Amino acid sequence: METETATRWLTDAEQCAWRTHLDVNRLLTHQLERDLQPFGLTMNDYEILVNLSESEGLRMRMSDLASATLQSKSRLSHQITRMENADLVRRENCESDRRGLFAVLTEHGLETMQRVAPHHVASVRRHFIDLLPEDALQELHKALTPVAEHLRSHRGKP
Amino acid sequence: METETATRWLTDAEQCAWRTHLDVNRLLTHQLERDLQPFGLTMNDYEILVNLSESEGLRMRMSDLASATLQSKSRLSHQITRMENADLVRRENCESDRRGLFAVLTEHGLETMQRVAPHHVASVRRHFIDLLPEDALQELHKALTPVAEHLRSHRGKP
DNA sequence: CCTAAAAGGTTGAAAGATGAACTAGCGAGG
DNA sequence: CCTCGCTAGTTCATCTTTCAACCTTTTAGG
Repeated sequence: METETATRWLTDAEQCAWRTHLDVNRLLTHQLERDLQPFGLTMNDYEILVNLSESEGLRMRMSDLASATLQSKSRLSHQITRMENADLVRRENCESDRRGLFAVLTEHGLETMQRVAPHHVASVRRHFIDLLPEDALQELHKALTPVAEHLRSHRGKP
Repeated sequence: METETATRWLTDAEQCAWRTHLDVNRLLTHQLERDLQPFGLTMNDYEILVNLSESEGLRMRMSDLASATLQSKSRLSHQITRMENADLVRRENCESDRRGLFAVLTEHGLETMQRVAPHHVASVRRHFIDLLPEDALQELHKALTPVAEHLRSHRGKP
């Protein structure tokens, strides 16, 4: 009688795939960050701008924004404070729930977003999308969707 | 005559694939980090242990380790200092080049590595590998390899 | 109603990451 | 055999992330 089950190590193929996946992520993140730097934005900033710009009234509740961007409330709070200092965003009270706050895109935030977006998209294409054959992207998406769901359902707090 | 080329925005399909990819990465990283936490290790720690344990003499030059793990020299230096305090690793001088240092796996580092590895592998399987159909993983790998190469060649310092 | 628990956010301190400036050793050209 | 530039690594200051403690408002129960 065994007290522990034998470990199912990764096969060579699995190992390669896994490491490549990890590497692509790190490298890609770095690269996108670099490409955004001349505009004085980080990926975090950008992602928040995108989320707000796609929302009605260019505003979102802090909590919703936190879970949309998969960050902790604390982290988001600091993040928004920084962006507030950069005049990209402003906080506004919520009438219907006096605990709540909205993060609202400022004029300058919107302009920044619109100015930067084309460059960022180009960057995403250059370093990722356009490097994949049309169908590979579809496959990727199909394969990754269940993983995302699994992880989403499975997670405690970010 | 146009002064700027029209932006090639992402199609819906591209957008979905891209966002899923981003999400999987973030969620997956979080999850793996969480699963490693009970053992007092971070993914960074773990990755370094792996690299060292696979090297001859259980040692690597700082620079090589830095580029193997895609970190800056500065970051690695701090990282190794922390791991040194945790007695996972020790620094050792290089005879042939007196500027150089080796990071060397300690006894305790090796034990830790061996004890934790099965759990980490299980975690990677549970949250990623085993969620993908056999061939999807191959596809993923084939698709991502050129991306990794592109990014590697393309990059300045981490 | 009144109270207790939960939800929405913020804050502060400690840990980690980043980038530039710095030290020391190597090595190639004059 | 100098010296000037390069490589290896560390350090310091600054910014970001994390975690736990903390308010305040809302909601649910009795």
